[in-house]
Formats: sequence, structure tokens, C-alpha cells
Amino acid sequence: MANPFPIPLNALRAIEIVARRGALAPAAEELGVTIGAVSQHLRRAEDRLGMELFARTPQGIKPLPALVQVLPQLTGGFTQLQDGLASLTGAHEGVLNVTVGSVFASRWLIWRVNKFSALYPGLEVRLTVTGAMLDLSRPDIDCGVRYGDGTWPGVDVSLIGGQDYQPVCSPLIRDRVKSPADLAHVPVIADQTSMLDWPAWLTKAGLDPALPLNGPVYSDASLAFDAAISGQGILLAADMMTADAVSDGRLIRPFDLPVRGKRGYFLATAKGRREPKKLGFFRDWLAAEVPASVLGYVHQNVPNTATLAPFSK
Amino acid sequence: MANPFPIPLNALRAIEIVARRGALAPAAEELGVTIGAVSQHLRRAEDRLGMELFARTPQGIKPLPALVQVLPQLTGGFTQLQDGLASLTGAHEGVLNVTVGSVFASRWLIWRVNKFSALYPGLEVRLTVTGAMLDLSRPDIDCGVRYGDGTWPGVDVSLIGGQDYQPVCSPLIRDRVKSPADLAHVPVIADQTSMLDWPAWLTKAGLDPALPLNGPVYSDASLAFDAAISGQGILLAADMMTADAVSDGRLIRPFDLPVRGKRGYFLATAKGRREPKKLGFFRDWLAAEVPASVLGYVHQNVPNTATLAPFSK
DNA sequence: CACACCGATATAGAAAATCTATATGGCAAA
DNA sequence: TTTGCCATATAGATTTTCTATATCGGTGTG
Repeated sequence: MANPFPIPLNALRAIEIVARRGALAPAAEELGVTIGAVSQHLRRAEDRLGMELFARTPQGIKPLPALVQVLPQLTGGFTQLQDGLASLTGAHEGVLNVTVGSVFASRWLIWRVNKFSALYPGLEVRLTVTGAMLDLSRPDIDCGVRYGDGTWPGVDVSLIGGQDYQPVCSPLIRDRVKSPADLAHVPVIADQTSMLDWPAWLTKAGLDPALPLNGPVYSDASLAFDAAISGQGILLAADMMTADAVSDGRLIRPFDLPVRGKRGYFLATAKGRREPKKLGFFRDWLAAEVPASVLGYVHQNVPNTATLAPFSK
Repeated sequence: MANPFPIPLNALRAIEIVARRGALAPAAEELGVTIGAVSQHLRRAEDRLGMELFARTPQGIKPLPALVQVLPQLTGGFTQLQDGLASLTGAHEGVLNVTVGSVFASRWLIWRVNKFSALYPGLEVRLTVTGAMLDLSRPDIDCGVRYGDGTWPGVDVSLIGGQDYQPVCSPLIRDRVKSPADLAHVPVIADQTSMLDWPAWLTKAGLDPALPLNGPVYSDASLAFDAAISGQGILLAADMMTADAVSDGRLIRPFDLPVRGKRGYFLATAKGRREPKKLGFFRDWLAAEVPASVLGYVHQNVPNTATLAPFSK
């Protein structure tokens, strides 16, 4: 089968633009090249086709009748390609689909994602809030932000923060928790979904890691959080997730004794996938926003000379 | 204004073909490049756009939904470009418009152009037969074959033949023209449109260049020719134009004494114009056919070991 | 379990295409 | 006659595209 394009597509585009615009200069501007480059495209195409496409007159270059006749087809063709490509890139660039846990969403992201949207208008973040991480290889999911040790199969991860954790409680029960030993006498809120390690913290605090801890039990992390804020007991929580409530006084860190765990919050993506630009924007934004939020939102808007925390992939 | 094509048109074409054909191998075949080249087009495009367009699966490469959605537009776009370009080149390549004189047409070209058409099926020769040469810069005229000294303004020429000329007449009056001096006693046919030079021939024949020549006068060259064939007198004509009639006996060259003039038949084209391929085919054909026709059509189909006459531009 | 095959990918370097910079030509207007 | 505009031609630099080749991952078969 003969080659349907005996001249380069770039040359055909130059021809279409010159024919439509009527001169080399506006065509060069539209193409983003010099007038000489456009002129060469035309000449090489004419030589390759073995025919002239334009008349060179004292008044300038004019498309010959045969070209005028097919110009609507050429213009239509390029317009369709342009529109198709715009639809393709627009549809994709417009929405970032993220799967997150409820705590990360309700205690951190929801309060900050407006800043991301302000930075990237036209890019909408859509959260899918689930207990377990969704299958990241789904084409309609771009990434996840999840808590764990980051060893999920088929997933690439980069740690964004949230490794430190410690007990928090409402100021209402401040007098009842003056020392770690008091944990034996006050309610300790249990979140069944939590992966945080009480024994590790107790060890760090110099207590028996098997110290019995009693209190209300919740199957939903957000409810456990609300219980702590309302004064129902002590909750072990990631510093990153409690920073906002601590900064505005809804919670206090009674012992001020954080422990660094092996787990943390990770930005997770499907292994082997190319990274869309919009995901890169989100990654970069997280890399800046997480360190900046360490002291909670009350302190976040003041000038901060601290360097960004190392952000590893 | 943003670049409407953030990826090369070649890459977009590769994407469209792969999405439509379903694999790299058939796409590479359609594009006339290697599988590696197609793969690179896809990858570079995805990186440039910041998004994936295809899913790589064990069953092979599959377009993602967003690409599937715009594929009709892309396919439509390339089809329009292809069809437009085919129309452009087809419309042009299909017809060769030539302006010629009536003698050249009726005594030479008409009898031979079938050979050209046989060589180039799909390429139709259209003759515009006029007394004077048409304006060759007209876009609907490709070239002319005209008799003259080749110094027309705004015209490029290449000599094709017809410089030699001499008297011819019907065999019916053979007995009346045994020597050049007999010209004073027989009718000499005058063609008012002719540029041939009786005085030059008479000088070559050893006669007074001012020898009075009398006979019927025609304003149309074809009629003058017919008068000669019907025995009405002697006609001075270009050998090239009489060769066929001489070869089949309708005419004789009573003195067999040709003279070489400054004029001849020229292939003429508008100065400064690029030469279409179809015109090049015609030029090449003339370069072979004119020398081959020197002895007239009766002798032309026998094997001829004569080398082609030099064909100058 | 090992091997062969298929389809795709990555890379280095060659080849081709495209571009810029510059000089030049032709024409019209001042 | 000079100047400005539009287009052209050319050399060489730059970028793009291609080929050749090695490799990878998955599947099917012996």
C-alpha cells in the first residue's frame, strides 16, 4: 500500500496554516518557528510531491486552486486531531483520584486540600475514603495515601510522614494524667483499626509493656478521635493526625513523649506505572505541606525557617 | 496561545494506529518503521503528556478508556488529512495541460500521444491548440510545445527538434519538379503562418534568394499541408512534421536537401516554476520519441540502433 | 521445572528531519 | 534611488526519529 503521507505531517501542517493565514509570517508565528523554516517546509513538500502548491506573486504567496479546494479537508483534519488531543489531555488532567483512610482524610487532608486546589485550579482532587487500600492498578485510581509499613505488593511507595505517635487527651482530664503510670487508672480509648503500638510506647515510658489498659472500644477511627476530644479518655495517635487539634487546644499531649514507629503515611502508586504530571504535582505539594503542618494549623501560617524534612521515595 | 500539539504529529499518528490495530507489530508495518520506533513514539508521547495512554497487559498493549473515547476523532482527523492530500496529488497528477500549434498537434502529437498514455495510465494529456502560445504562467497550463526561436519572454525552453526543413510535394507532381530551378514553374504553396525561410533554402540550393515563387496562399497551416498532399504544389515544411507523410508515400522530398534553421520546436514552461513530476514524464518521453520518429511512423516500429539525439535544455 | 516463543521495552548510536541565522532577491512605495 | 516587506536559499547546528540489539515478563509446551 502506498504511503498515505508522502510528505511529513509537519510539512502538511505548515501548508495548511500558510494557505489559511495567507502569508509565511503569521504561519511561522502559529507554528512557533522562523519564516525560513516554514518556507523550507513548503519547498521540500512541493519538490517531494512533484507539484506546486502555492503561487509566488509580488503580493505574496497564494495557494493554488487545487490546494484551495482541499483546504477545508486539511483544516478539518487538523482541527479534529487538535480537539481529540485536547479532550484526551483535558479529561485526564482535570481530576486526581486518591484513595485514603478516614483519619488522614478527616484529620488532615480535608482541611488542606483547598490549598492544593488554589495552586492548581482546574485540577480537582477526588477522595475515595476506604478502610482498606484499593487496587492501585485500576486505571481510575491515580494513587493512595495510606498508613502502614509500606510493603504492599505491587505498590511503589514514598514516606510522607506520620511515623511519630504518642498519647493525647482532652484538657478536661488533664489533672488525671500527670504521669504515664496514671494510664492504669484512666480510660484508654481503643481503636480497633489502629496499628499503633501501645507496648512500644509503654516501654519507652519505662512502664511494663503488658500494662492492662481499659476503656471504650471503637471500630471507627474517626469516632475514637472524637471520643478523645470530648474527654472520654486517652488515645494513642499519630502526631501528624493530632497536630491540628493540639494546636487549637482541643487536645493536649500530656506526657510529650513521642515514639517513632516503623509505620507511617505513604504516598502509594501502582508499581510499574508512569507517573502522570498531576500526580507529580500532588506529590510535590505533599512534600511541602506535610512538614509545614507539623505544628498544626494554628501555627502553620506564621513564617517558618525550618528546612523541609527529607522526603524519600 | 498554548501549542495545540504538545506531542509530535508522527507520535499522534503512531498512537492512533496502535490503538486502532491493537498491537505494535501491525502499527509498525502500517507506518513502515520498526516496532522499537513505534514503542518509543508511545513512550515519549506519554512522558510528554504526563499521562498513560495504553495499559501494558500480558495479552498485549491496550488503549486506556480516555484514548478509546477520543480515538474516533483522531482516526477521523488523519483520514481527512489523507483524503485531502490524495485529492490534491491525484487531481494534479491526473491531467497534463499542453498548449500546442495545430501542425504539431495534427501532424505529430495526435498520432503518438497514445504511446505516452500507455506508458503513464492515469495521466491524461489535454491539448489546447492555438495559433499563438498561451500564457504559460497560467496555473491551469503545464507547458507548451511551440515552434520558434525559443526566445519568448518569461519562458524556459528546451529544444526538442524540428530545426531542419525542406520542400515537399505530392508524388503526383514528381515529374514537374526534377530540380530546384523548377520552382519557378510550379505552384508554391504559401502558408501565411509559417516561419520557414524560403530565401535561406534557395541560397542553399544555389538559386537567387529573391526568386519569385507563386501559388495558392493559405491562412491555416493544416490546410496548406493538405493542399501539398493533394498535389496542389510545393510546400516548405519542417522535416519532423512531414516525416510520417513521407514514410507512407503521401509526400516526397523531391530535392532531398534539408536546411538547418535557427528555429525549432521547443518544450516551453513558465520561467521560475517548479517542474511537476508529470511534466518531467512528458519531457522524458518527448526526448525519446522525437528522435525515434525522424524516419516517420512507417519506419519507427522497426528496431533502431541509432543513439538518441542530444536533448538540450 | 526448564525451555522456547511472543510481545513489548530500553538503549546507544546512526541517520534524517528540522531549525536558526544570515545573506540575498524581487517588488512596491516613498 | 533608497527603504521596507515578503519570500527564498544555504550552511551548519540541533533535535527528532530510526535501526539494531539486548533484555524483560508472561505464557504455553514438553
